[in-house]
Amino acid sequence: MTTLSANGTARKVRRATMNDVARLAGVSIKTVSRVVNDEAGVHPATAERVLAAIDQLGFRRNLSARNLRRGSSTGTVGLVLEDVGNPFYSGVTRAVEEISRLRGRQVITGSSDEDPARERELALEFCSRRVDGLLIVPAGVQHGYLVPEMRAGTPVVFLDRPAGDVVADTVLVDNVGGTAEAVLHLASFGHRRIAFLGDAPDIFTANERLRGFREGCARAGVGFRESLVVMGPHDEESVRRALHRLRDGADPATAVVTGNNRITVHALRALAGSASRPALLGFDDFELADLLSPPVSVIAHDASALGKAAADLLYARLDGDTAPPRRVVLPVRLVARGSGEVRA
Amino acid sequence: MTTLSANGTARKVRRATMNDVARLAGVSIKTVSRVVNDEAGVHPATAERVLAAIDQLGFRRNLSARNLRRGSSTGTVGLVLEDVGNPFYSGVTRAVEEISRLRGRQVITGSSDEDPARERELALEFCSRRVDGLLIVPAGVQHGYLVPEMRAGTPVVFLDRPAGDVVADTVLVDNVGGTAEAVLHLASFGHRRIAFLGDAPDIFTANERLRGFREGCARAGVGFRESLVVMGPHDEESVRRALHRLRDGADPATAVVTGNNRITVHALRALAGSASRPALLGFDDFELADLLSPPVSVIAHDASALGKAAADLLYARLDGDTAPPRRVVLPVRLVARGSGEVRA
DNA sequence: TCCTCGGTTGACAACGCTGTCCACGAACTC
DNA sequence: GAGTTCGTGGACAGCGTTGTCAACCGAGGA
Repeated sequence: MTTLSANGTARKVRRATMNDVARLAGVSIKTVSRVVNDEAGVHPATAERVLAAIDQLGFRRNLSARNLRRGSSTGTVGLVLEDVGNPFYSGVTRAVEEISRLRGRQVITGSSDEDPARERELALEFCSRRVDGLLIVPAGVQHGYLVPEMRAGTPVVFLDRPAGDVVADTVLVDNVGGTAEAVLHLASFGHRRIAFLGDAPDIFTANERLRGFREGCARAGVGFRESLVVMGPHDEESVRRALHRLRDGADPATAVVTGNNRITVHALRALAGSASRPALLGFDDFELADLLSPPVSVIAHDASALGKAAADLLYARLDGDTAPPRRVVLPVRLVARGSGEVRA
Repeated sequence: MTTLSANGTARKVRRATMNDVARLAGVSIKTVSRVVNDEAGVHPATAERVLAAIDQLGFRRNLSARNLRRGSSTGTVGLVLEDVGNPFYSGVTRAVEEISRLRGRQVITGSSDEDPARERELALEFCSRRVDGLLIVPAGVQHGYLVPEMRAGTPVVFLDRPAGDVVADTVLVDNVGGTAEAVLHLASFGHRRIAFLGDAPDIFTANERLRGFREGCARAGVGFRESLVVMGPHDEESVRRALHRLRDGADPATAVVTGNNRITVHALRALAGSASRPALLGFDDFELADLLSPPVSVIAHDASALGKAAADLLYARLDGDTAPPRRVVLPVRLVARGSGEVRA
């Protein structure tokens, strides 16, 4: 195996174009195009010469130019999410990538970090790149900026949260039903003072889950207590304080529903080593939940199912589906592992 | 807040071009270009008219055409990794995205799934898109296919594993040193029969870690026993079988080093509930390792540090750095949490 | 009055590629 | 032998944008 050096001599060389190849092979540029695109009607000997020239020059066709000329698909889709680094979203990304691969498309991703301005910036940047479609986990609630793009034929699918003010395909999970089920489950073990620890209420999912929590309390005949709801904490310290407050209040909670995987994990850290732990049931599943002690019960939903459903919707649009916008709600399931099955 | 409909009436409309804007605003196309690019020397009143037209038509400039014409950067970098869905790589992705954002570039990702052909396909596809640079977690060991690209001026940085047969910037973690340290650590607690459970040996990191394991055994004065090394298992069942074999053999291991986070997790599942657990020390940190019982000791290294280092190298090249290729080895650190600090 | 000059604007070519259309020679048919 | 077809190859335009260069206008100076 010989070691090839390339970087060492890497003064910037102009890339070979079809023209260069044509000149070297002694044919016209159109013939090169024919060879590169496997078009019929090129004499084998000619094709051979062209291929040799391509190889010698290290030619690789410029897809931008090709797509510009053909006015066709750029073969890319844009994915705007909250944070690629979050395991949940990286699962979504993987699923989108998977489906896109089957459709011969590349995925461009960007993280909005819950910043509506950043979301907009990313989405519009992707549009400037003429992505074939856009998958967005909304950070904001105003999406009017997408209307021109949608009108121009770029399909948009919203994931995990709905758009604020445009009608478009949307894939959600059953936030309300899942949280209500969590409450009913806890109540069935005798809990009457159940707390909810959720994300900031301006985040759609947080709000929906709160709604589900209320609904669950009502259906279980458990009084809904404002004092047992804390919305907003999202770092370890604030979660810890919230839990202390819930435990030490006049009306201490015997069970807690945590509103997403991050909060659940923070809560677990805060409770680690503590003697009297409340029953715990978290929204979102996470790796190793089954190996903790006690194993953590959760409302599980599938990141890759979410990504797949959204990508399927998008590609249906790209295939010409012109039905009215759909709203898909994916089911969740309660996974009882132990932490939520403690008697009050 | 009015609800805007867009999808419903989404028959495919041609996108507005600068020409359309120019016609509507009653100026030449070049003037539109000036406005769009914030060039000086346009009368405010004219600019106003142009902006109005842009707004009315929902015009957004076509970056492909722009880049083609300017022959400049496409504002993208390609990232080929093993699996975006793996939390480790999604951490890398996030870091790359972060740095790229500061440099005004978008990241295109693709998962190779350890398949060299797929890696090559992705990398070359990215080159056809004329990415400004390429970050690759190699799946294979042959990278000659990249030589023409590198010669054409596309910088390439390899992450996590080195390239097979080209000389290029590379960022690695200290696999050998870390694993050796793990062995020394276990030996310091009296262990003499230490096992190694690693990935398939044709994977660079697996092989390096095995090398570190040998080295650690030598330095600790612990005999290296072929029978205590198992390479290759990577699903839960095969890890379980390997552990059983190590425990029930003639020469049962009292301590195990696991070669990566997936294997560690499989091992934890396999050992869960088992009465006599060997001391365990895993390569790669993972979330919640501290909350398990016992908390899992690991050789930790930082996904985002890896991504950042690689991106920094890449952008240095894009800034014109022509120094000989560098090889950066990132340090690892042993995080003692309990599972590795059990006496033999 | 003529000329120059700065501020604005536009005509045109070209980036790398592909679709359209036409030319040319060889091998047919009648 | 003239006309026709087929196989092969090339000339040219144009995708949407920007760089170059020149034209135009009114103001100010000689």
